[in-house]
Amino acid sequence: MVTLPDGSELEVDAGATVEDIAFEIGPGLGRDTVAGVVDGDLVDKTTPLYSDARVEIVTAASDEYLDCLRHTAAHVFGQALQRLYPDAKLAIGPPTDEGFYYDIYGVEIDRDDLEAEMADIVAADYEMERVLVDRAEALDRYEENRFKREILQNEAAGEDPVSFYRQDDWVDLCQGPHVESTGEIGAFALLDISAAYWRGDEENEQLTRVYGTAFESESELERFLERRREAEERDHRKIGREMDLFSVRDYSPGCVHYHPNGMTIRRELEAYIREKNEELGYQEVWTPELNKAELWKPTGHYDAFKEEGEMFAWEQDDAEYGLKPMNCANHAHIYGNERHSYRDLPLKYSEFGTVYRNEQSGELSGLLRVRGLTQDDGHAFVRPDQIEDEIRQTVRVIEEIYEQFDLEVLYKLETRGDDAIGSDEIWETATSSLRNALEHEGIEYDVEEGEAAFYGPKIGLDVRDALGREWTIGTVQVDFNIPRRLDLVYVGKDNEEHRPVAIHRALLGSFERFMGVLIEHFKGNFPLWLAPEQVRVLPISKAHHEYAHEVAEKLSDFRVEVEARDWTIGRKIAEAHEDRVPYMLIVGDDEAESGTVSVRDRQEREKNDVPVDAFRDHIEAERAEKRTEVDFLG
RNA sequence: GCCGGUGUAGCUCAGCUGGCAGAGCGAUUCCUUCGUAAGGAAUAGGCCGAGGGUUCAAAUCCCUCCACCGGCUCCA
Repeated sequence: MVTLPDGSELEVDAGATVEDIAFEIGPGLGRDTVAGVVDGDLVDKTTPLYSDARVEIVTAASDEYLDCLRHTAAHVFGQALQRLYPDAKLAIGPPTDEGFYYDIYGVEIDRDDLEAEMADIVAADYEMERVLVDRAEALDRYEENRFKREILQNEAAGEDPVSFYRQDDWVDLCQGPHVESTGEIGAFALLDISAAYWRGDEENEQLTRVYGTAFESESELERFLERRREAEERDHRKIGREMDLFSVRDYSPGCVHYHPNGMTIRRELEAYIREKNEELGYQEVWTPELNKAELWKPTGHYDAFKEEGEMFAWEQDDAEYGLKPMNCANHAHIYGNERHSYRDLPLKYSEFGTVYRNEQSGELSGLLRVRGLTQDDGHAFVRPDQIEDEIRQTVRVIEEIYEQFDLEVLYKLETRGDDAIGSDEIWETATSSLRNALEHEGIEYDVEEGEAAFYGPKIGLDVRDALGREWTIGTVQVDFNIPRRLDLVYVGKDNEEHRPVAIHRALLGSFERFMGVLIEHFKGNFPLWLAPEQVRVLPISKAHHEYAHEVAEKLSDFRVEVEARDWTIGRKIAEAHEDRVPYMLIVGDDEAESGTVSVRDRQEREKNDVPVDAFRDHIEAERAEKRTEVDFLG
C-alpha cells in the first residue's frame, strides 16, 4: 500500500518499483518518470518497495529533477577527470543546493581542459544506466581507492549487490538517482576549486573539491550567474567602500576602522540598544580589555580559548596577560564584589564590550567575521525561579528589535557538545528553560545538537548574507557553571547562601557583524534614522546657496548637508543618488520665493512646493518611529 | 590553519610571451551658474603588496612572507 502526494492510496504488489507505481497511476507518468521520493528519500526509479510508504514520482517537472541532473553532471565531471587524469582518485560527488561538487585526490587539474572534456561527454549523450555489482567485485574494483572502499564499508555496509551507475564505458559507485542521459544537461559550468577534508574532519586527508553547477538550459545558467553578480552588488564590503563606512587595513587584519559615516550608524545602533537595555533593567558597566590570564582559568575559558590558540595572550613581567575573549568573567566579578540579597535579583549588567579572538586567518571576512569585535553584551544574574521569565523577556525584546529592522532570522536551539563542562542535570535544566521560553513565546526554531558553547546551551539567531552564508547574530545562553566556578552567591529568605544563574545575551550580537548584515539587508539604502547623511540640500546654482543654508539651518537637528560644489543640478542629483542619501531637497528661485523645497527621494519620487515645516514634521516622525521605509513621498 | 584565486593611482581595471608604468571615474585649478541621474579644459597623482633571487634589463620569471576573495574546518 503506497500513499501518494494527493493523499490517495494505491495497492501495489510487494517488490513493485517506483516506475511500476508510476505506470499504475498512468502510462504518461510512467514514461516521464525520472526517479522517486520514498518516505522523503530521493531514490532511483528502479527501487523496489516491500512495505507501506509515501511515494512521490519525480519527473522533469519536479523540483527534485534538478538534483538528479546535477548529480549526473557530477558523474560527467568524474568521467572527464579520469579520461584526462587516469591516476586521479574520486571520493564523493553529490548535488548541492546550488549545483554539485566532486572531491578528488592525487592530481592537479586544468579547469578549461575539464570543461571541454565534459562538453564532449554531454554532447555524446550517453545513457545513464544503473548496474548492480557483486560486493566482492566492487571492493576489488576500488582496491586503489581507499575513499570509495570506505564508502562501501560505511554508507553501503551490508549491501550486496552494490549500486553503480554507468555512462559510456565509465562506472561510479552511486545510489543515484540520475536523469536518463548525459545529454539532458543543457548547460553546466565549473565554478570554484577549494580544499576540503575527507569526511569534513581536519584530521583526515585533504582533498581537492571542485564546485560546479548544471541546468536544463543555457538561459537558466545565465540567470544563475546573473544572480551571483547581483549578490556582489549587495556585498557589504563593496557598499562599505562606496559609502565610506569602514575599512580593514593590512596592518590590522580582522579589526575594523569605522569611518565617520560608519561610526554614525554604529552610534545610532548603540543608542537604540541602550534604550532596550534600560527597558530590560540592565545597568551599563565597562570592564578592562587587558587582564591577567588568571581571570579565565577558573571559568574554563582559558582552556577553551587559549589552548586552541584562539586567545591573544603573552608573557609580561613574569605574568601571563591576555585580551579578553568574552566579557562574562569580568561581569561575574562585579557581581561578586559585594554580597547580594535575593531581593536584589535579577541583577543585570550590560556592556558594549570589545573582545578579541584569534580567528583563523582564512576565516576573516569583512565585518562578518573579525578578530576584534564589540558585543552588545549583557549578563543577568537571576534566582533559579526567575530564569524562564528572564529569558522570555529577553526573547520578546529580541523579536521586537528584529522586527524593527525588518530582518528575517532563524532561531536555533543549540545543545550540549563534547567540550561541555558541568553535569547532565544542569544542562538538562538549562536547555529546557530555553526551550520552554521559545515555545511559550510561540517562536519556531531548529534544534542543533551538540553545537552549544562549552558553558551552557544557547538560543542563536541566524541570518543569511548576500552570498547565502549563515551567521549567528543575537544569542541567549543559560549558564549554571560560571556562578559555581567563581563562587557567586546571594543570601536567600532563609538566610542561607544560594547559587544564582547567569544568563548571557547579546541582542544584536556584535556591532561589526550586525552592521555587515544591515548593510546587505538594506543594500546601503539605510532607513532615515540610520542614514549617515539624512538630507542633502541641492541649490540650483550659486545664487541659491544662501537659501539652501537657511533650509539646512531649519533642519539642523538632522544630519543635513548643502551641496556646494560647482556642478549642474543633474550632476548633483546623480551624486546624491550614488551616496544613497534618503532625501534631496532641490532649491532654486521658485522655492526661495515661496519658502518651500522640492523633495526627491532615493526611489526617484518627487514633489514640488513643499513647505519646509511640513517636510520637517514628517521626517521627525519618520526618524522617531525608526521607519524602515523612506516614505515622505510614499 | 589548509586548497584555489587575487594584489598596478583614492575607486574600477588594462599592461604580465621581460625593454620609458597606462585608461576611465574621482581629486585639484580655471572656465561655465546651470530646474530633476554625470557641462568643458588643464594639472597633479605610483616603493606595480613586502623582502630576496635570476637577468645587461623585472610590474612581468623564480622563492619566501603579508593581506584580501571563494571554499573547507571553526565561531558574534
